[in-house]
Amino acid sequence: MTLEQELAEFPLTGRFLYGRLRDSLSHEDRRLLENLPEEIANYQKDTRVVQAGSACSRSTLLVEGFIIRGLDGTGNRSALSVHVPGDFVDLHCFALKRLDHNVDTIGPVKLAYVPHEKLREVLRDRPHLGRLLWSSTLLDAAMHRQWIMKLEQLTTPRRIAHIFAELWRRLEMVGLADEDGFQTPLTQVDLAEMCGATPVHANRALRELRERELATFRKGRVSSPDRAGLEQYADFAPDYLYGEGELAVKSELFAL
Amino acid sequence: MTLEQELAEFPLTGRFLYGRLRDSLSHEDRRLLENLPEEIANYQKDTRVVQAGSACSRSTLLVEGFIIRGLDGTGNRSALSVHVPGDFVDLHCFALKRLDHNVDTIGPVKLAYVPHEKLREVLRDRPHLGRLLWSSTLLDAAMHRQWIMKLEQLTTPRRIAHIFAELWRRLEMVGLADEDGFQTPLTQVDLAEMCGATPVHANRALRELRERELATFRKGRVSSPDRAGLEQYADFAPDYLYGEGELAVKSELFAL
DNA sequence: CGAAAATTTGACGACTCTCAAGTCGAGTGG
DNA sequence: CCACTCGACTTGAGAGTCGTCAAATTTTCG
Repeated sequence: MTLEQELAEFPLTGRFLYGRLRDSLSHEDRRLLENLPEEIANYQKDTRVVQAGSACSRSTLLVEGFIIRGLDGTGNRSALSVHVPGDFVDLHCFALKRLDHNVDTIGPVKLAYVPHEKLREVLRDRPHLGRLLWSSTLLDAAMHRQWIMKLEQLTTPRRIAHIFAELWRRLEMVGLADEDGFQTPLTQVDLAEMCGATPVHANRALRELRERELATFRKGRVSSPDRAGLEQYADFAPDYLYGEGELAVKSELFAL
Repeated sequence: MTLEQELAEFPLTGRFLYGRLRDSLSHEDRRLLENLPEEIANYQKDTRVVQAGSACSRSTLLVEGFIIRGLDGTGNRSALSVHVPGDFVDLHCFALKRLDHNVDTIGPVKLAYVPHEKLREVLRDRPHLGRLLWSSTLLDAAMHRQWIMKLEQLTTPRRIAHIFAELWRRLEMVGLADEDGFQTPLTQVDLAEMCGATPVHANRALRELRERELATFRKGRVSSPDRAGLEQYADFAPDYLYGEGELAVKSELFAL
């Protein structure tokens, strides 16, 4: 099914793993998934949706907008991951009593809350769908690992290039990118928090990308005249997103 | 059961989640878990056990010794995580066709290989044990997130202090630490790779820790005269290890 | 328009890297 | 036993990356 068809029938969950493992879901499972949310919520930008350490009895599916998972330090926030529509933001808190980080919006956001009670039913009655949920948390961990590598090996301009390259690909998979870039409510401060850098330095890094003609960042939009160059500069290899390359996701797990 | 009793009965898997979720396992499940490995293997130090990108049909349980998951960069390696006895090192490759990183030994190691075929049986027949396995991959992700925060916020001396503090706690949970420190085959080069720093700088960072009288690193042994001071210096809060504090693991998931 | 937020730039100091050299310890062969 | 070797560790000097502080400019939005 095309993304348009998918979203027409499953407006809340149509982007979940679209372009990846979603293909393995039966129509019945997709229907079931779409009916999991108990509540829809809209938030403005810079709102804390979940507080670190708070107990949680439901998980958050991101329907529209962008979200950052982060931790408050002394003065500055540190960003752990960024999420795009279709991501199951805090699915792991289903298994872990409390969340070890905050969930903050960056821009207007539409969320769907899935009660853990219903997830338990899914695990019990729909093993295939349950395994898909597990896989999505593993994809999250794979992105964490890439982020670690990025922080260990790259300078700030390259880190930002990597963030742009990754977001571009991820948004593309859920139909939210276009030919020469993508829209995002990220600010330079957010980028700095993701890089472990100061806003001042993030700004200079962006200038570097601009001068190299690899990417521009203006008015909530990332544009690049040279996507291949951007990805090469960032040492970006999209395998870890498990899209449809060499590292495609194993069908074995779902062959039960 | 004490750790000694556990290891007497389950020599391969007795440390798996010991001091954490292991309590929730029935004796029968522990028995089953112990019988999962198809093969035991011993390796010398600095051996590549799994190559990034290679297909895998079994997962690796670390029985004795230390392992690093990492990626080869241009010239230098970048370390993503370190593992201690009892860790299911690459359980996630059960669900993802290929591994996105290498698995390298650092010192002599004893491994137990669990074929994915048997894991599929567990998922089918032992949902409780299956969920425990899922949880262990989520704990891994939680450690990744803490590592990201550490890289974004701390200087190299504090990063190393954080590594020491975390390893100390993790080894303690599986009975491999003592009053004033722990043994480890880690070298200064390994520490540097974990910090995203050069070996030279890691060395100076260790001197800093020594001069502050927070920790010493000699002859494969980490010692500290002031554990509380070390943890405070590293801004280390062990909640994310989900040991037995405020963030204890939810029993809900296991209440099916 | 005016206020607030976001972005941009400069100067200086701190942290970290690179290159180079030197020390220490465990094992090896004479 | 001693000289030798190798790997791990240690130290110094200069350069590059990044942070801090301060201020100016631009954009957003009521």
